[in-house]
Amino acid sequence: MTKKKSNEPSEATLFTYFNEISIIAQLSIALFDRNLPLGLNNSQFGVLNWFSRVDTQASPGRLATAFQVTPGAMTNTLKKLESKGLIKVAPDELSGRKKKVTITSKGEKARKQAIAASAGLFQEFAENCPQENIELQIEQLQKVREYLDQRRYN
Amino acid sequence: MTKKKSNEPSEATLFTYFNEISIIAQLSIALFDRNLPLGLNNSQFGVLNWFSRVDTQASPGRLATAFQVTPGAMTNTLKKLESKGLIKVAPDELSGRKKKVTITSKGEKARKQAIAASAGLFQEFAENCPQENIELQIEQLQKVREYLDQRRYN
DNA sequence: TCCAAACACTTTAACATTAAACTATTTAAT
DNA sequence: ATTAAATAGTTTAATGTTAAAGTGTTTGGA
Repeated sequence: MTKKKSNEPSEATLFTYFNEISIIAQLSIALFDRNLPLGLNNSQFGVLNWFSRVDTQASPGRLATAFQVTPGAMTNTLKKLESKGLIKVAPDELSGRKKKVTITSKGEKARKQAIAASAGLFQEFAENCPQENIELQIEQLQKVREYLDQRRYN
Repeated sequence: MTKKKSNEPSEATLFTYFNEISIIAQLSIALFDRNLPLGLNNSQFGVLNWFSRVDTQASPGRLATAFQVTPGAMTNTLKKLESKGLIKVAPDELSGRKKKVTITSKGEKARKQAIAASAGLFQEFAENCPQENIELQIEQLQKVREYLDQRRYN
């Protein structure tokens, strides 16, 4: 039995909360996307960056799950990256169903270039829109993200 | 001349910040979208809801600007809504270039139905992912959103 | 008054994404 | 050992989006 707490935020408040988040996401992704070099889009950069944040190799399915897109979407993204020579897609020697995706040195260079290209944006933001307690904000956002993420699998 | 403050958040911190926001946006929109009734999608609901938040009528261009989509995208969204009888699109009597979009009573009913359909989601969130200071969080997010929004026009 | 530019909207082509069908491989129950 | 079910990935059709071209209207300067 769940019991209603008296000071839970109202539906309207939560609607506003998620609405603000969605608009920020849309604007910031658009900005970031426009600054990406080498014809990369946000999805493609995301995959390249994943290899420096999480692991040195992955199956297409693992990446699709990580980015919460359909397997078909990941197939498409990986094809684009492969055709640019930024990743290598090889058969998985342990399973004929899987594939093994790795980043190439060209891909690593592209990733660094992309990050360098957006450095100015972040600096500009830091200077013009100073945030109090950004670390705390991140912690709060992480809780929300983790909740929504685990909720998908219930 | 802008002067670098010592405790500005690092590029990496800001990257994380916007990344968390983007993931939350993606997950929450997907959730909300799936719960919308009447074959409405998020864009279509957004337009219906706009009429209750902002004004009782609008031109397609005003809506496109409000939602930060291209005019072509808004043409498409409005067509869908009109074919469902949820909005009325009429010529603007003051200008032959413009059109006047209004919500119909059927559209108003659909809007309420959509909100009712997602009430459970927000309640569930409130119960299972309690947030400290959500009002403060919203204020902080609004500052970021407003900054990014005005930045587009510089 | 005329007409070039600006404006409001629509259309088109390209592309990213999804859901669902499909192919091929692996697992596991009998 | 067989084989049905599960799994991994790809393909296809439909949809929503963008950028850019196109249509028609209005504005404003010569």
